[in-house]
Amino acid sequence: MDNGLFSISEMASLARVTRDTLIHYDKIGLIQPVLRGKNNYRYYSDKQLALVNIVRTLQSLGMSLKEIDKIARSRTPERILQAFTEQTPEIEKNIEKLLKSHTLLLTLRETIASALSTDEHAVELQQQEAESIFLGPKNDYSGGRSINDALLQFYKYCRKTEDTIDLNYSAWGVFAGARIERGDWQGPDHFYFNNPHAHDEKPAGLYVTAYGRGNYGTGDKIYRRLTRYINENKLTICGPAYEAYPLNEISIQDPDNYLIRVSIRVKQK
Amino acid sequence: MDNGLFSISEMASLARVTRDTLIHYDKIGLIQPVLRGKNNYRYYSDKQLALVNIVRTLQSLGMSLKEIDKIARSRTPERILQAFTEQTPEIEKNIEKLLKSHTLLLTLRETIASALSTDEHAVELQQQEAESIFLGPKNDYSGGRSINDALLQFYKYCRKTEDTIDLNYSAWGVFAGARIERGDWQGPDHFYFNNPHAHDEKPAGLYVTAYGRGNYGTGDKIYRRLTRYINENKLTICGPAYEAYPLNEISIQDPDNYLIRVSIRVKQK
DNA sequence: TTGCTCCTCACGTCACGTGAGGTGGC
DNA sequence: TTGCTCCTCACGTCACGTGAGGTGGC
Repeated sequence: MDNGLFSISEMASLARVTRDTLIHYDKIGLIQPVLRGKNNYRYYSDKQLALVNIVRTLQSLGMSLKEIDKIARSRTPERILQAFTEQTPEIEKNIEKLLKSHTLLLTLRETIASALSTDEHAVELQQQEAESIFLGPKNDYSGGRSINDALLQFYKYCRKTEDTIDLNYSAWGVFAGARIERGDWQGPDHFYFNNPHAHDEKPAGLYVTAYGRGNYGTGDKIYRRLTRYINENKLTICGPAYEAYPLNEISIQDPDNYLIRVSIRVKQK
Repeated sequence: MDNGLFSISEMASLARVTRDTLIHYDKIGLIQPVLRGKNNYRYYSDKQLALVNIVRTLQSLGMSLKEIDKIARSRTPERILQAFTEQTPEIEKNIEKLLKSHTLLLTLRETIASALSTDEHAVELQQQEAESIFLGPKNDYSGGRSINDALLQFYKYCRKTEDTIDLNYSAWGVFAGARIERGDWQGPDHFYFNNPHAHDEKPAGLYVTAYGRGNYGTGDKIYRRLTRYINENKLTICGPAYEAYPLNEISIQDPDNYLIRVSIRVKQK
């Protein structure tokens, strides 16, 4: 329009929102056109374009239209300054969360991709780099407590610290090396998750690794294969065993078909 | 429960969602409890805890429950890998957007805060640092085109490049210095926004600055004050005038009460 | 009995989206 | 008349949230 006003579609296009959105804002009284034409057309001013933009920004920070409306109605520089200041930690939290989801996604992609390209029947002896892991407390099996009990304790432990940690479910349990030598691989000493933001560590070193298929806690065959390999190759266990599930409930439907990977830290005799 | 299953409230607490959310997921068939007790209680497994977590992650990336359900139902490592790979640019775009909203908020806060602490009646002569601005094309007033027409052109120009630029509405127009000397300050030569991500520049240098109150384009008095100050202090205009509105429709309701700030680049004679 | 957790069912809500049917200026 | 943009109104949708009224084990 030549008086500097925009039709609803012009406005929608300039503000990059839909017509319906503008009609909705009009209905709830948040942003009403400065003018209604004699044919009842809505006409918006350039100022309202700026308003639509901050409304959208505040919405993307999680504010409801009702809250935004309240602020907009009584806006003074002081109040806007206060509102914006209050919103700042909010947006920073959101950014944090998204960044963590991002690394989670990348980590899961890597885990699955590398699982898909491994030979599940081989036993590998290789130098591995250190990995950040989130390590649970020492599991308590006293008084007849089951693995399930321990797992629940682990989850509760996670929940406490989870505000800073986004979990990755491919990892599972750690066993002390001495237990593997005894052939005792029921009930891990700790549960753990691998997570680039966590502060514990799976140390760098020489590891033997083998794979198998099955549900959680059914890695017996793999441990036997590994023990045989270790003996045949004159190796000594010199650290814990890490039992992980690179293909688990996240990517596989049949629980008896998860991919199990066990790595035991060793050295040459 | 001792069989390793969680009640709905345990599950909700561990997964940091509400009971209602889990009931909703059950109803739509997305995550149904592995077991219903004889009293019809819902019981969830540890695997479903991991599922709730990725569902939440994918939701936060903008996927609908229907899409997530589709993926979850037919999940194989290959498909999950593909889905995650497809979601990665999505989340990166979201992060970009949030980061821009963040700087927008901070910039607006700074603009308002410094506007609140200025003496509106003073004329200031000071060295200013360079600022990133988003500069519109040369305005076209030929053939009787109005300021409104030019403004609309500017908005359209913004929209074209806006996918990378989040606008900040405190800035407004630029006038060539020669026009100020002629007393011609109607209709800026360019419109502009200040924006830390933009690629144009308001150069560093010596500026005289004065303030006033009024709607867009009503800064006449300020220009007269500035011209008088420049003459009285033996200064020469040696660059453009920047007309900005640090307190505008975003923080002020009455359009005739916006805070206008005009800065003109000068040098000592 | 009290307190606690669980259930279903119907309805509400928030921010729009989707037609269906109609208007008004070139 | 055709095409275009605009309108209202009713209803739908998505992801839950909110009671209301009832169950079942310590």
